[in-house]
Amino acid sequence: MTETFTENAMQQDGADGAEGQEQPGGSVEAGGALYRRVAADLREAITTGAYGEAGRLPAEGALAERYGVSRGTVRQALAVLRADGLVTSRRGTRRVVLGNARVQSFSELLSFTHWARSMGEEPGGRLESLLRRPADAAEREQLRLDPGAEVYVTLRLRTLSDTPVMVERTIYPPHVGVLVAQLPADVVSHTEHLREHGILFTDADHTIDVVTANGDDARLLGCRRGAPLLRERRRTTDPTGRPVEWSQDRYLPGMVAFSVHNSLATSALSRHARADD
Amino acid sequence: MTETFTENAMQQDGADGAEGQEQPGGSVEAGGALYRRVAADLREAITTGAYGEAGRLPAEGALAERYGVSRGTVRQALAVLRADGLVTSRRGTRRVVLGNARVQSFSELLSFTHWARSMGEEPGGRLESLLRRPADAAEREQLRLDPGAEVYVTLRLRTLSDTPVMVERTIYPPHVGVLVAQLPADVVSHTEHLREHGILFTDADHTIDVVTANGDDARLLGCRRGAPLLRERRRTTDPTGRPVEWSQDRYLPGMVAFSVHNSLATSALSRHARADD
DNA sequence: AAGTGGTCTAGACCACTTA
DNA sequence: AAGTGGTCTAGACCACTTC
Repeated sequence: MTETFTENAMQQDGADGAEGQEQPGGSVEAGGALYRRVAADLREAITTGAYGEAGRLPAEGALAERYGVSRGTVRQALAVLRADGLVTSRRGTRRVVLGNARVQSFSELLSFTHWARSMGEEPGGRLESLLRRPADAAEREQLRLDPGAEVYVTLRLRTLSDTPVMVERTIYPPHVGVLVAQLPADVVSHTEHLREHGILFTDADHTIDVVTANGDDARLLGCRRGAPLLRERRRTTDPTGRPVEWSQDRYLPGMVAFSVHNSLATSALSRHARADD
Repeated sequence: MTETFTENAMQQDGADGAEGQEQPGGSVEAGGALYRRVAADLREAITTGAYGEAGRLPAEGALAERYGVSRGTVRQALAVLRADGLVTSRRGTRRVVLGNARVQSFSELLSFTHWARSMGEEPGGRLESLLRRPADAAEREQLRLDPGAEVYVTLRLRTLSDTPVMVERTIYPPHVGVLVAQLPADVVSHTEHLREHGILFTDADHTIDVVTANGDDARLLGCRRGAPLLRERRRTTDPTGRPVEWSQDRYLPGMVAFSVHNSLATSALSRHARADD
């Protein structure tokens, strides 16, 4: 194994038709693109320890020959692994295995339900309130709405195996909100339901800090008012760049942690002063 | 402007010699590489609003012609901006401006001193303790040390304009620790000093969660014992993949927030259950 | 001196969006 | 049907690391 692809011929790739919608980068690791299949194969080899703890990868040229692809395609595959923090890359020497990546797809990150299930936990949720009201200035800016536009506001409690974990407040723009408002109250995953209705999530900006529980938080999570909570705020946009949600999740301490990989080449993380509210 | 480069001829790039060490991706945005200069120019144009709030960028081919480079180079430049969350990218339509990126270099993120100065604040620090002792199992694994190896442990208070902000506990492997131990106690930036001694930081894994202040934290930060703190743990490696520090920063609430951009194409962020200690 | 990754080019075809 | 970004190829030269 890892000498060639486990199940694919790779040379001929004409017949690619019967694949459903196949979100690129979605749940299935082995995307249709050649470089994604190479990346998936290399990831498998690395995480199973085929190159050792801090071992060196074969040269790009050698990998190109092994997989029967051009060097450019190999480099595209390796760029994926580098961004995930799996391997280093520097001029002059072969790539070195950095660590065993935390594989977590974009959709797992946005959907509490999807994330919970990927861990083998049973996700639950209860819609506490849903209302429609005029957007304030901050909401109009975040969701890029015109003055006078309305937003849909939801408050939901999220549980893992019936244990309260997080309170989620989400602001939806009208075109998304109307879909949310139609949902039965017992639908577990809003995100997945929206996707079925053509609302796609492709980009998100996250901000993480600490806040204290207000009355609602305390009541729902079963903590004291004023108790510390880990907060993740997130603005998500669709493929056209249009904002589709502005959400604020508040986790009980000790239930979750957020991880980021970062390098000279790719730095998506930043630290800000004075968390504005 | 933005039609061609502001100060560079771009076609001839033979003489590139008198540039110092020039860390790639370091403080200077316009790196020596062609695609970095294109990226810097496009970033400038986007953040100054040349393409509007949610405007569309020119086609890749048009940009290639404008800058006098190949389409591949333009795509390399655009990949940088996409990773920063500045623009979208989907097949079939032109790229769309997503937002005004939070530009923060890798070195600003790792160095409290560098970060503070980039905000115009006056960073301060006080070394509370420095000791050498045998590494425990967790430390050996994180820093990839052999059994019996020793580590250097520092405890430092960090201030902005003399206001306590953060307590930093760092574990250094021997080859870095000996350098830290030689430093005068009043050196402001360990990170910058280490860089001058040939210790380079190129990759980091960050984990963010909430903890409660212990006795030392409370005394140094002036908060109550048990008060919530925002914690960032970080393992940093050098270009060869060797760990150079394992650090744990604890911030007073409200002083900082961490931000990450994320997309279907590039996802460096993940959420974990049960923050292990 | 040899090997390796970083950068750049030129051209090709395809999948998708929009009109 | 036209335009656009996504993917892939083949080849070239360079900067850097290692021996």
